[in-house]
Amino acid sequence: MPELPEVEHVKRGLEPYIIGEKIVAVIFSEKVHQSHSLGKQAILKGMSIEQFTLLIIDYTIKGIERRSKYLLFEIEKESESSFLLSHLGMTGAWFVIDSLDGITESKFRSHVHVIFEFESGRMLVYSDIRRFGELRFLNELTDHSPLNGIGPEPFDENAEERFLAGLNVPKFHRKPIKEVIMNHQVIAGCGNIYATEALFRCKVHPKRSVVRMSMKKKTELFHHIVDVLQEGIDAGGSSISDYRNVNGEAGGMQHRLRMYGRKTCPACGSIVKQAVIGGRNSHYCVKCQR
DNA sequence: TCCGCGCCCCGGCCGC
DNA sequence: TGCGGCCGGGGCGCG
Repeated sequence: MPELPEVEHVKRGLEPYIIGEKIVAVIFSEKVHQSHSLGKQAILKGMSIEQFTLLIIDYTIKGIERRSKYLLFEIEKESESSFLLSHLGMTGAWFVIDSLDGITESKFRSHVHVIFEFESGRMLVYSDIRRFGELRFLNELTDHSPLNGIGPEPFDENAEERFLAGLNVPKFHRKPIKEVIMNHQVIAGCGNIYATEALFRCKVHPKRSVVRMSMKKKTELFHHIVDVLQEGIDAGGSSISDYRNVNGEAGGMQHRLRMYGRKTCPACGSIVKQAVIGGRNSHYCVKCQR
């Protein structure tokens, strides 16, 4: 599942291959066409396939950024710049290849849904097994409200201060800490896996309410979140489920997770407890996390 | 107006 | 080996 480290890795992987490439055509899969003809919007959101297909031609990719779990392709045509927003959902993956045979794993090759053809002959390909991902053309980033409320990026200079201020918002006071740190308004990009790990490392029970945490503990937690996200980036992301980088490779972080998906606690050997917190399946050790 | 809940989108994969 | 049911990020509708 792509969270911040995985999306950051995709961004870094794509960057050297796509900057300066000009889009000459785009092709959507039969499944995307079917979905749109039924009045749904699988993958391509906010406009029709026909509209997008005409609009995107002749745009040149100028850059790529990550914001929380969103990828933002900066594109330009006739000195007018726009954006292509991508969210990987649970199983989205981008590839830059010369032919579809370049996608070596059949489960990704058989779920290719968008192909951008470049003037150079290369292709930028989006594959998404479960089609939970999102692709959206934006004239301005402010046009898309989910982007506007995103909290601090964990590696921003003022992130700690803003994170602590976020926890201080009254509506969060009585909520379980896990639910709050997974809220992108409080901190960007921390999903179920990394929230679980940060709380385990910080020895904090995921159901602990925010008001029952000391300032010291909140600060400590912030640093654990940053550290575990950084470790995820360094390890190339975690390939729980279907994450793959631009070269089709799995990451290594799944082997470094100490609590997510575990049956026993690596610190004390207790049986790991599972519970739904804020609507998400959660793992924790009742002995180590208080 | 805000909140919480259930539902929906999907296909891989688990367990019977 | 076959098949029904579960899982999950995030948006949406409803009460």
